[in-house]
Amino acid sequence: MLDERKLAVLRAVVEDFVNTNEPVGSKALADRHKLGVSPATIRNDMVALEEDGYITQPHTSAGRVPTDKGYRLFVDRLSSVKPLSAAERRAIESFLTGAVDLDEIVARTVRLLSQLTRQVAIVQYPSLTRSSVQHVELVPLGGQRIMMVVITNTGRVEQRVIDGLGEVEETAVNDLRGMLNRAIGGLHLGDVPEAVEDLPSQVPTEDRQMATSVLSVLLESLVERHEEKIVLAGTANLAAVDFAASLRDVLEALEENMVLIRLLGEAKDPSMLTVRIGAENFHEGLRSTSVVSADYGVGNQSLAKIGVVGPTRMDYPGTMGAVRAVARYIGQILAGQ
Amino acid sequence: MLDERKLAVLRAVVEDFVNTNEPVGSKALADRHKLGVSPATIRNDMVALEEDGYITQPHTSAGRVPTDKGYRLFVDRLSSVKPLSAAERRAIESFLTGAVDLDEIVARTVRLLSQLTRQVAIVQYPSLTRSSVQHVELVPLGGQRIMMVVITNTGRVEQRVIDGLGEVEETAVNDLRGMLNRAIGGLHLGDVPEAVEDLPSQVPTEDRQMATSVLSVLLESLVERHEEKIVLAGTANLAAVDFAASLRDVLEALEENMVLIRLLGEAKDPSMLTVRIGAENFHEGLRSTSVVSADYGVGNQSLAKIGVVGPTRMDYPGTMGAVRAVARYIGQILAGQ
DNA sequence: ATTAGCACTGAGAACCATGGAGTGCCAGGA
DNA sequence: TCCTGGCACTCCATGGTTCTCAGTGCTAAT
Repeated sequence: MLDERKLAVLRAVVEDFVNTNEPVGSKALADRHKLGVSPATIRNDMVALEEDGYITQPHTSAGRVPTDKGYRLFVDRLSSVKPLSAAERRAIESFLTGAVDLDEIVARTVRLLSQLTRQVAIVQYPSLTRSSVQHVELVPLGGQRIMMVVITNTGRVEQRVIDGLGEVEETAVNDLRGMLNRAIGGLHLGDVPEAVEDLPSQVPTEDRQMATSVLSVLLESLVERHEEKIVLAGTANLAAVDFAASLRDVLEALEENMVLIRLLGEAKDPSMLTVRIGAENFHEGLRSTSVVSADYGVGNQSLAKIGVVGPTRMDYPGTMGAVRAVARYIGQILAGQ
Repeated sequence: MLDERKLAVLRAVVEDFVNTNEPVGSKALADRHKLGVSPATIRNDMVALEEDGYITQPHTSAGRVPTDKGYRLFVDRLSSVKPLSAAERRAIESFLTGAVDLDEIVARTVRLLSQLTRQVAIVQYPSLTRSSVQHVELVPLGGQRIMMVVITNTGRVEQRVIDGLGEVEETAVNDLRGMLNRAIGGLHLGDVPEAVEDLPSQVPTEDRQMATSVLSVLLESLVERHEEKIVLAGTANLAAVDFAASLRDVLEALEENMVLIRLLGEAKDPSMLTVRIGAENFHEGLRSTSVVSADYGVGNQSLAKIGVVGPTRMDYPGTMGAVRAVARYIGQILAGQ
């Protein structure tokens, strides 16, 4: 069905179209690539490729353009991830060293990735559900309120104000803090609910209401609240592209956190690259975009994802190389922290 | 120089141009507004307005368009802030209630503002420099490291990891924590440096290195680090506008945090509205945009700013109304927290 | 001071002709 | 059987021309 040469032609079509953004014809192909055959032969191959749905013509007397299916084949079988240049590697190093806290690591990473790929970069904060409790702090705010701060081993901090407790006793808060940390310090977040189950019964009755309030907020903030924090950068790069769907739709989609989360997809193993092309994205406004994403994490434990959004007409090998490199690097940084 | 009627004409030109996005001619003005004079008279007035630089013609046989100077006059003397409709007020209430922490308040505010104005909204986190220390927490991370968490009375949390301390003694950390909180708890951040100046001398010599490291990180994070956190939303609304400067330039400018900070400008009194029109913005890429900003805060203490960025051709009265209302409301929410 | 009338201007739409890149197909050659 | 040169055909993009029309500035009359 698809012999070697037809695949070579498809690869050439994709590469040229990505470069020039213009439908590519048989003559141009014969000139720019050494395929060893004449334009007429290439034309015949193109007809076959078109019949199989890998390429298409915008109109009769124009060159060919890859379809989503064509890009898919290209990514799966005709290209390999392109390693970063030495200069790019150095850029990563200098960009990410010297970040003081998690917020800054994430902020720098997303900018770095958008600059490397010249596209829109997405970075998800390390997931809470996979990390463990480093420390729980309870701070009386005066009046009837307490601020709870949970610190995880990935450096992430969750804060919450708990209100309407009745009068708050300093010593009671201290006791509760101690109990809490003994009960759940070092524990995986997923194991927290079970571990705190019978804590209230160990608290003096007069403080029990406070304890249950604190615990319910704790559980809510750590376990039930699965929405993840996400940042993106490089939207300016979209302006250069002319989308089939309107630019507005794309920007709108990118502002929806839920869309971004689904876009990055389910977590797998660190450094696994996922490519979703055109209509493979569920979202209307993203029909003419592709998403390259990867997990990052410490060791072989995946903490979250990063990704890049661009036109389907993108440099897949280069983008995949950048995403993979940055994912690995952020994993190292987090491990060292 | 500029009599009543000329001003009325200018107002009509601005309003019509904002509505239609097309140069407005004398006939159209006479039709749509009851100015009580004929098109010919309006033409004469327009010539005067053009000579004074308030309006201009894209080309000879076209209608008139307001200049930056024209918008400026319109904002200063010809329009008043438009109060929100009842429906909009209700929208604000329902949008902002139920936010659990500062991050969420800010995130919801910025989305609300962008939806109300259909433009790009900017919200600055409450400034650290004006708030006071609620509590300092030190958490030994094992090994040679400590995590420091500073909680302020505006609900903001700053975290930092301190490394390379030599072996960390649990009790020494506890002592230091106690001293720190006694020394600076409740203090204005600006007063912290002075208050901690002679703390190291009160620490046993064997822990003094740790104490100085912690203090230097504390000072750095609170006082020296003036860059503020900023979020924005509604960039999709820019796609609908056609900018003189390229859309790309605008998006690029909006991704620069430093630009945004300067854009919002110096803090004044809460609820003071500032409008910066076109070239009044220092930034190249923002020559064809206007910024409406306001302070928000608790009582008459300004904590930070919010703002809206849109084309110079914007609905100033409506935008100003929305910005002012949201600024007031976020102040109330923060006061209640 | 205002207005009706009028000639003038220039952008943009509509229309048309032309050039050229690219195609499909066929017949001849390895 | 596969490849290639040749050829007629297609249709988009380009550029020139014309036409329309909203809007102007000016002048003379009210």
